Amino acid sequence: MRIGDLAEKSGLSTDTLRYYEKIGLLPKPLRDAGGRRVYDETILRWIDFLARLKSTGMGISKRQQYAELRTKGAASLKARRTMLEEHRRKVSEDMAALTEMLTVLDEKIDLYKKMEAGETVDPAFDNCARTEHGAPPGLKGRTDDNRTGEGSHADPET
Amino acid sequence: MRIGDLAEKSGLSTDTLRYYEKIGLLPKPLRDAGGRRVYDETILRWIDFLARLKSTGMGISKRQQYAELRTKGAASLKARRTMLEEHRRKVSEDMAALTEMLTVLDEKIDLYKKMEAGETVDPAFDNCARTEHGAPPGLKGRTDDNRTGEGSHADPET
DNA sequence: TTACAGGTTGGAGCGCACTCCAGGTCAAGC
DNA sequence: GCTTGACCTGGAGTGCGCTCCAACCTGTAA
Repeated sequence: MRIGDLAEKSGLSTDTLRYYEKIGLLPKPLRDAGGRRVYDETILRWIDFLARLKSTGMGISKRQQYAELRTKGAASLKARRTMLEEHRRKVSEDMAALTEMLTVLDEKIDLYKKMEAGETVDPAFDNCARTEHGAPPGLKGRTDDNRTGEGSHADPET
Repeated sequence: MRIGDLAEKSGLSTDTLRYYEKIGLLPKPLRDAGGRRVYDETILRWIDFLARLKSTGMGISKRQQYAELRTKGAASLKARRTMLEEHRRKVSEDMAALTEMLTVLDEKIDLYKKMEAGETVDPAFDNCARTEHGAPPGLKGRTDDNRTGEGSHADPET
């Protein structure tokens, strides 16, 4: 398997594959007689896991760290597990934030629908600044000023 | 409220606040006699929502788009709602990916624990490359070569 | 044998999202 | 009056994560 094939199978560009190799995310592959990289199918498993780490918010430097540990074989099992456990915590925190955002969006979309329908909506119901449980401190539900008629009155982003 | 106070309350740096203003994420605030920015508390609601959009994966250019719509008042309600609905889809997709990653991590962490305990584990149970439902096509569970004794045999990342 | 697709290297360039800095202004307190 | 600290502007610099490029090499097929 040459780099072009791997690019196709992995979804990464050849440039990216070489870049990942350069920064140590991918192990240096064997070369054929002409000096071209030759890959084993198994590299796809690793690339896939790397992609998953990336898409769930692990940056390059952490992935580099993990990749370096990986090259050390069984001696690094514990260290790798620790990194994975840490990442697990991060992922589950991110999920909580996303869950909350879904609620915020749903409420906001609903508010917009009502406003589009011409209903007068109390801006106190606007959720754009709410924190985990209710509105942040120091903010009143109503803005009270600039309620000078159509246009800005009851805008969900005021 | 001056920019320093807002920085403290919002958690953004004064540089970032000015930067956000420059690129249109934040409306141009009033100035005092000395030319210094003066903010209304209500800006915090907007900053908070922007932060939420950002932390749930909306990039600057989309946020700029949204912010620009916001300046157009009621006329842009529908367009804004459309953007929010689109973002909602993205967020819920991201959540699905995170959920899946949690499973992958849990299985992998478990595998590591077993290996640390010295158990011989069949690499077929390794999940690092699995797709939505099972292992990707074209990959055997076992690698078969380089099983030359301790160290690389049954490594979860081979 | 010559065209051509696909590979090699090193290094430059880019878009995002800030972050920092120089050199200046302004207002309050001593 | 003078210092101090917060603020101002424009612009340069940074780190991440690629992406592109020039110049060259290799193997195959017409």
